[in-house]
Amino acid sequence: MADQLDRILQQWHVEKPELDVSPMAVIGRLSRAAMAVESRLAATFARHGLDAPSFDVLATLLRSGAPYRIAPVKLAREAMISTSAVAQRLNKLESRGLVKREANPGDGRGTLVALTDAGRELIETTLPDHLETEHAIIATLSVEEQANLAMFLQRITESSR
Amino acid sequence: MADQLDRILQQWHVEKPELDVSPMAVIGRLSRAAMAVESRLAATFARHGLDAPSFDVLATLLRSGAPYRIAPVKLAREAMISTSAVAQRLNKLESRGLVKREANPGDGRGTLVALTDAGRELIETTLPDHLETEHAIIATLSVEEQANLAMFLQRITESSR
DNA sequence: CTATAATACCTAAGTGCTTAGCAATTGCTA
DNA sequence: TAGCAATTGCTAAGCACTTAGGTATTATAG
Repeated sequence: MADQLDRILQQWHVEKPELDVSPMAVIGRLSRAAMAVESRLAATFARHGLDAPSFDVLATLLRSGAPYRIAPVKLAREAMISTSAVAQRLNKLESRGLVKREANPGDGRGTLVALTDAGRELIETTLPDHLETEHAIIATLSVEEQANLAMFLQRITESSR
Repeated sequence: MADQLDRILQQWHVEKPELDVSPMAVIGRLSRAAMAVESRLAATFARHGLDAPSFDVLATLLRSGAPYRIAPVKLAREAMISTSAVAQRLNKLESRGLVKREANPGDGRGTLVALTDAGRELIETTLPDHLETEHAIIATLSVEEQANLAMFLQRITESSR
């Protein structure tokens, strides 16, 4: 089952036989797998009128539990993006009425992002569909293989720092 | 070794105990691993005055072998991006003198992208450094684990279509 | 207590991607 | 062979991210 990566490795072998390009077999496939999964997930989000960044914010608020309020800076750390990117995500969500910015009683600098009823409803209905999509993607692996994959990815992440 | 994903899964378990969120353990870590690797690779590219998109084009030209000429539409298919994105990558590279656009003698519509001497030199010196970085990232896994990881990722990619 | 440093949040500008749409050429078909 | 469809490659506009930089508030050091 030769895939595109196999052909690329073969090309390198011909052109640069003295180089060890074996790391590309792993890292190239990592990048392609992430892209493929991302685009598959995007289709599910789109069916519910969402995109990945918006889903991410709403899901983070939901899993934080009642009263469904989080400081923007914490959203940035959770999503590993800049606080500026969070502000722009919130502008979009707030204009749709899915979240609301409130003053943070405990810190005059900050605000609290609150999930509105509409936002709560949307994420509650989107989430099961999203999980079904994710399940369909990884069902190609046994539970044990999934556990191994998760562990390998965790170690790769660690060693990339 | 609890990581961020473990904490996220725990939150879901508390807030939505009826949902099976186990797919997130794999797909969440896939996304994070790809991000971590990408940013590590970017540092190497930056040391050579490149970024990932530019490196990608130059490396594709190099591994295609002499005479180092490829049609833009083929670059798009290799990189899995739009032909529009290719045109923009080429604008940037051509303005730096790293590639050159030539008429395609076999097809009046198209052009051929040619690696210049400067482009050839730059990619030849960057590539070994890049491979060293990739090697350092995956050295945390045994050769057998790397093979398993690559296979798992290939299957995930397949089942995401 | 006051001055300075750190933090929180935002907008502005720049980057690279996407889709839409255009012009030119090539391929197919009736 | 004439005409329509597909292909190639480009720019324009929109999107989400980044860094830079500004303002306001809180924390800390002397």
